[in-house]
Amino acid sequence: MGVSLKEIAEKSGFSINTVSRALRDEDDVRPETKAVIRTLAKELKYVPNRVATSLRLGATNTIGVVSADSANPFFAEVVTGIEKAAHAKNYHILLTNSDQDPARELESMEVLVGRQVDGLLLMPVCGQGNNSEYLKSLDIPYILVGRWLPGLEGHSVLSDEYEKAKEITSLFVKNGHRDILHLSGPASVSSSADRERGYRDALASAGIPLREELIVRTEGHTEDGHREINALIRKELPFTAVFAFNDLVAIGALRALKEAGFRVPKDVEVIGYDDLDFSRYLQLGLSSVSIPKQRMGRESFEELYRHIKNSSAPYERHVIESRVMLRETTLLE
Amino acid sequence: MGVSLKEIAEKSGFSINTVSRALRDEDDVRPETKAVIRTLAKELKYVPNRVATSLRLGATNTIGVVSADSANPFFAEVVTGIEKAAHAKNYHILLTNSDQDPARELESMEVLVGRQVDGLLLMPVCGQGNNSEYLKSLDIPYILVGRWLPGLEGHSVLSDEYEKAKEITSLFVKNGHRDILHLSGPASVSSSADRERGYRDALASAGIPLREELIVRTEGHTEDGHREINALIRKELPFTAVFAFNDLVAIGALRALKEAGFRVPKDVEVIGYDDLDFSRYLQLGLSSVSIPKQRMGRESFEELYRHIKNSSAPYERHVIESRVMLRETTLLE
DNA sequence: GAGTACATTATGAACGTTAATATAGAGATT
DNA sequence: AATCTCTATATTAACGTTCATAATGTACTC
Repeated sequence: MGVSLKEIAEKSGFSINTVSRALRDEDDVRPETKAVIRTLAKELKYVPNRVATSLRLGATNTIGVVSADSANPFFAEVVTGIEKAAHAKNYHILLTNSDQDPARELESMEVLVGRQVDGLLLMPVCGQGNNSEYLKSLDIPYILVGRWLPGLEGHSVLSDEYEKAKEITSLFVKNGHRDILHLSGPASVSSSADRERGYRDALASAGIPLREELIVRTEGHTEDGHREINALIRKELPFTAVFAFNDLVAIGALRALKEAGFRVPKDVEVIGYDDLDFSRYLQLGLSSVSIPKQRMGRESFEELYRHIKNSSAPYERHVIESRVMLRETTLLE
Repeated sequence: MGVSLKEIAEKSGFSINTVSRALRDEDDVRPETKAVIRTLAKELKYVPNRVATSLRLGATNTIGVVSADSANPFFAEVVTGIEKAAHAKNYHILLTNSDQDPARELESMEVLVGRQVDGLLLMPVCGQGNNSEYLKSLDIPYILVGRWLPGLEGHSVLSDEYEKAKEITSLFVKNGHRDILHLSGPASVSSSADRERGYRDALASAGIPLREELIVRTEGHTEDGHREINALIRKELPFTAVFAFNDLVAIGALRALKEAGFRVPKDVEVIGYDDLDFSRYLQLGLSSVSIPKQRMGRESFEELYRHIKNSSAPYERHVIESRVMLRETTLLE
């Protein structure tokens, strides 16, 4: 191993304790002593062993992050926001991915707990096989980022997805659309459910009968949007508007529409969700719902931090407002 | 804290050591004893404290990752590849961001070293103020991912950027282009330098005089591409082809070209770099150079792992072959 | 029936840090 | 001169593991 307090103690003639206190700048060490010790520490290139500190203090200054898929630009932004906020408070993140698999999610959490993280930030899988029971059994704080789980509503930092999904669907309706396609997201993700619910309720309140064949499930990837639109066009299922689960799916959909000769937004209007950084720069600026992604990451960390510092702090649901961004893939106003 | 070996030892009547050995399934513990201890451990919901293990063993099974910017889809993919490979070997990653700032990069490395990571994976800033001296002083292994530093060439896992940059520039030349714009990347990144060098050398070998005003620096963001193309158009600087540092910049460039009424690829051809997942799905499929991003992350980890397990293993530069993907934003063949 | 081999378990120390407590010495107070 | 206070430093123990070594007991050998 490297240089330890012990070595500095031996070389300086002071005790380990004095060295420790000197380096941490505690005030009952003589300035002259501090100077000697610090100089020596620098000479020896001493680096405090934070593993030992963690063991001793029972706190690691580390949080565990269980991302659904950190390759997805949406989560990448959220995780970056988390990292920045954590950094500012001298915390660090252990990053894992669940790939939307509840078993991997559980495994991740168990490993992170074994590594004594001070708290957990996760984008959990919901639906059957969800890990809410395990979460409830934890004795470290945890926050669900951009998602929620039944029974743990207070633990979430969310955006107003249901409302915005309903709003954009209603906008389509108001503009005369009746055959509105919803390219829905993964089944086990609360965002999918919320966005889909917004879609359904918007149609219901407009008195438009819901057609299940106009709700098509995707995994949230670009290729899914492309494939599903192709399939629908082949089936000659008519639709005049598309509400995609996210921007990636929307991009795939736009591509398929173009390949099939549809003009956007004249023949078909398309709206995405998440508003990725580059979405506004696409050839047709993509209409979308803008979620402040880094902010969501930051606020999630800050909420977690609050609970780390005060374990009796009550949990309460946070909602971050998102914004509908209408651009060139829609004619809406 | 939670349940410890000590508690299981007291409750079972065996010594801490026997409990430890039983739970690690060492072979000199009687099967009956193991059964008793395991049952008890499960009942008490014992979770081994990996911080203590790390301290004792002098290995954390953790690697530090210093990403340039994990919000960038390119790095997000690379980091995801790293995480997957690490996971497979029971390693975990502490993720930090340098934002291309050498000071933050150094700070990150120092913190990670203090946290006793078993190795370091980083996308370092090069140029002046680079941290190669610090790296050389480390006594843990480290690999530079997708970038290189002078004097540490052997530590890199790279793609063949110079060659591909030269190749695509040459393709432009062969197709009759003379005014080829290069939207270069950040100054302190070796990829920028390599790609730019490829561009310069391609022109040189074609005997086309280099015009410095056709090399425009960007930070690698979409908005940079957009802004710089706008500026050039306003300056009425003519160009017929654009080689962008990456796909994000290319997307911004394409947008600006479209806004100014240029038709791509007829009036101006555009090629990006990195080949992001969705690039082929853009309205105009983006020509680009495809780097196997997750694979680069994986191979970087595996190379690091090799050095963790064998500290005397020699370092040798790895090059991953990339592929030129010609799509609809170019007329090249 | 003493000695040996072996299987099983226990003891003690160590990893590097920090906190609680103890000690030594100087100066002030009576 | 004895006591008290205060400052500066030292000692000890602890966090939870794992390893090296010691100890115990049983079975087998001659």
